[in-house]
Amino acid sequence: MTAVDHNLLNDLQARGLIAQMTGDDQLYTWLQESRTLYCGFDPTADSLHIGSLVPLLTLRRFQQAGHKPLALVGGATGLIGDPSFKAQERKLNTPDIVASWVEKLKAQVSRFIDFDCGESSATVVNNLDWIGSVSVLDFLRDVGKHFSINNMIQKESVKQRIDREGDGISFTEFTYMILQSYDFAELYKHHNCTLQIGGSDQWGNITGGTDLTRRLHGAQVFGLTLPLVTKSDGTKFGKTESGTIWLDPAKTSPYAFYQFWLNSADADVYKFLRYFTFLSVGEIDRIEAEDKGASGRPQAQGVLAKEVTRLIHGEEGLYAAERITSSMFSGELSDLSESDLQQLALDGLPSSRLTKEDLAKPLTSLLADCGMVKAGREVKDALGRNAVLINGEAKGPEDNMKTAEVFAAEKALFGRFLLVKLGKKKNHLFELA
RNA sequence: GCAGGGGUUCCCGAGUGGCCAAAGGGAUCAGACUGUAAAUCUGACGCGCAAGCUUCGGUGGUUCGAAUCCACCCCCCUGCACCA
Repeated sequence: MTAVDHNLLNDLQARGLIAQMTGDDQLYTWLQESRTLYCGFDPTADSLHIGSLVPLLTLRRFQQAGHKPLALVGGATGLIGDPSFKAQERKLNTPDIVASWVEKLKAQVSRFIDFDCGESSATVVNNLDWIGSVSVLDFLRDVGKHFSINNMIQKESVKQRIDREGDGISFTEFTYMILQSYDFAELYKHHNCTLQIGGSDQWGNITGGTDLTRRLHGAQVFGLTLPLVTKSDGTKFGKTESGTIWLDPAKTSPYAFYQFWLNSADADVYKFLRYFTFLSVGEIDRIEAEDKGASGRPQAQGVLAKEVTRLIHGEEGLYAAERITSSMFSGELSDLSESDLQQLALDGLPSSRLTKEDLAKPLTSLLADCGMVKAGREVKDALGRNAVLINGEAKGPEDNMKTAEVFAAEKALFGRFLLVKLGKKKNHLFELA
């Protein structure tokens, strides 16, 4: 059996990963032996995004410390919708869609935890398996009776919805907490699961579960929440203008993923290293100290991008991301071979083929249509500032209507590749058809 | 059902007959400075290369002219009433 790392909670603490926990000291003692814990992920999309990364990685930290993780995919709760700290009632997804998402999340979650490591091997469970078969009357009599509406409406997580002038909260969403509480009680009963972890927005749901388990089974179980990831500038973590950063490489390429982390602000990057990597706290402190002492560009963002990309997309994904990054930001296009250019597109550099019709469009339309920018106006602005480079050559507003000319085969690398750079960070590879 | 309040460009939020593609803030994009950072400053920010075109819940109407006025409709909120 795996040796239990008695220092786990201290490490989590040092990483800033503990927002709240039930039974403070008792949990320390409790975790001196190998325990079973769970964390839930609701299928609200066909992929998880980096918002779920902290709980996911924490599950892994527990497993590495010798505990047994259960990853719960919310096939049932996903049909209801968690109202916690949500401003508005959400629209329901159809059961077949949720079911298909459940399958995707199961596969995704499975990559982070080990299913074959003896006693602490992980298990994936789906709460539809037990909630789906409970009758309404049984549920109301056996579970509902343990919940006091008076207490439920006091929960911070739904308070704003209840007090709200605008949208209120439906009975459906209000019930969510009871379902999640029931999950914990069930997992205790059938898997001897005694700890639930989750984002700090889950506190109300988690304590609901510890209470219910005590009432139904007379057992003490624990809850621990992880901090909400915030950015120093106050904007939402995990979103860029081009959208959410997904874990699915088909939705967010490893290159885009790598770039996301590489662009972390100095004020956030050391915190992110503690949250999102398995580097030791000591190692991270050392990096921080070195960066503080050195002038110029810190090494932290590079380390962060490398570690997290490897964690999510593996060595290959990381290699692809680094390849593209070094080609695109070194500025030396001549270093690239023909096969290099071909590979870049496969590696996830945005790319497209240029047809004759494309060459008839103004640059503004062309670059907007291929997704580089949202509207032609941005291209116009960039052209006016010499911020559009085609194969390294700056283009101006007068070139806007000369698409065929600037994308002429004679100017293309190897007669067919044209690399467009807009601003500092946007690159797109065109291949002449 | 009755009474009252409200629906404005990605978000918040001004605007109550022409000077409105619509203040201000946020977000976002680009430039300068840098380090593919932050802060700051500059520009852009409905669509369009442009001429121009399309917007202020919906549909009609009044008017030379409507986001602004009128009618009807839809949706949301708050009270009150009512019924299973």
